[in-house]
Amino acid sequence: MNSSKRSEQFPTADHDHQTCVTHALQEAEDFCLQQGLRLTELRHRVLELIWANHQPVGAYDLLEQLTHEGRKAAPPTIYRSLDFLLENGLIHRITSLNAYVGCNHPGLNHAAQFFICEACGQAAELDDAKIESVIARDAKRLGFTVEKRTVEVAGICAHCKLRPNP
Amino acid sequence: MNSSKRSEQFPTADHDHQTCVTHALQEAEDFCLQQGLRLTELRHRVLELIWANHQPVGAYDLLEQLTHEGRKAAPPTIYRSLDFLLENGLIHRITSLNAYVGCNHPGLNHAAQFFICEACGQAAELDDAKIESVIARDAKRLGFTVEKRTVEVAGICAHCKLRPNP
DNA sequence: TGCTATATTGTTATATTATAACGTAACATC
DNA sequence: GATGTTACGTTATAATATAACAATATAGCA
Ligand SMILES: [Zn+2]
Ligand SMILES: [Zn+2]
Ligand SMILES: [Zn+2]
Ligand SMILES: [Zn+2]
Repeated sequence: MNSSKRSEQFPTADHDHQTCVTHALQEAEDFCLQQGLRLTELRHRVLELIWANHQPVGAYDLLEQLTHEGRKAAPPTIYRSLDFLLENGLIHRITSLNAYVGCNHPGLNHAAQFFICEACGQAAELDDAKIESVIARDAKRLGFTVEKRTVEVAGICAHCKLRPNP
Repeated sequence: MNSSKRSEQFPTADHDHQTCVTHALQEAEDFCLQQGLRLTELRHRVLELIWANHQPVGAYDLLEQLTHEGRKAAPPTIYRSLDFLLENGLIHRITSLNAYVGCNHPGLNHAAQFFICEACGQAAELDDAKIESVIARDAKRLGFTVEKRTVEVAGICAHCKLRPNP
């Protein structure tokens, strides 16, 4: 399985789920070590849960998963970890879903675009330079300084078009 | 003042605010008459408030403005009107702000992009066909059927770059 | 006109997402 | 080990949005 290729499309139902998670966690550990960031046990576990869900997942869903495994956790517990992971580019927030998803290219300070399937809940992360350049051109015309981009496309993925009820 | 031109950029501080509102309301009334839609007094007033605010405004802000003018209103009051206005393309929802703004091209079923100033709160609505076509191309490559697009760019507008404290 | 179906609004309660405030524990550095 | 800093625990609350049902207004028709 080619992970970097997979990241540019919707995952198939038969792909090796656990390998994705393991790989992402390993990348995060390496990245944090390199950057001198403290990927504490809690942050590590939250990131692992996000990847294990394997699709955008809400903060309170994560919170419930934490408490179900015996950990004392309240909303700030989860939001602090999410903030850390967001700030350091290990996850993305999907604004239109109020949900969080693992980043496929951690470390790079990149602008991502998301294609979100309304049937199966999966999201594909793209990094299309063309979209960026068109936005940059519009911004230039407006005299606008870009800080943050949100590009989220909702619809139906190829797998779900074939399979009416995923 | 050329309204259709204004809509493609950030409004200047000295433009005729009231004319914007009046014009937008007139357009909405015409549109609803044409379409057989009931722009009730409440819906009309909510749309007027949105335009009068002249920048993306939250549901509870609108609710407070309604109650301050003596009307009995609860959250559903405002959300129902917002739903009506959204469904019929008279306003847009800015996902990244949880806020609502008048549409500059009501009637057209168009995909809008928003450039949002983090300093003054103003938002410019664009309808850039290039962005649409790039998204469409990506979608085609993914085999993805697009239902809804969210393109929101946050940053600093040209006016605020000149004037540090608006 | 009055009757009836439908659409709209009122009202109360609650769900969902996120943050404030403050105390405690862990960690790092000296 | 003392001290400053970072992370976490805990309680309360803010901000956004919807569910459910009752009352009212409107539209279309008898
Ligand atoms: Zn990413
Ligand atoms: Zn799908
Ligand atoms: Zn519009
Ligand atoms: Zn501005």
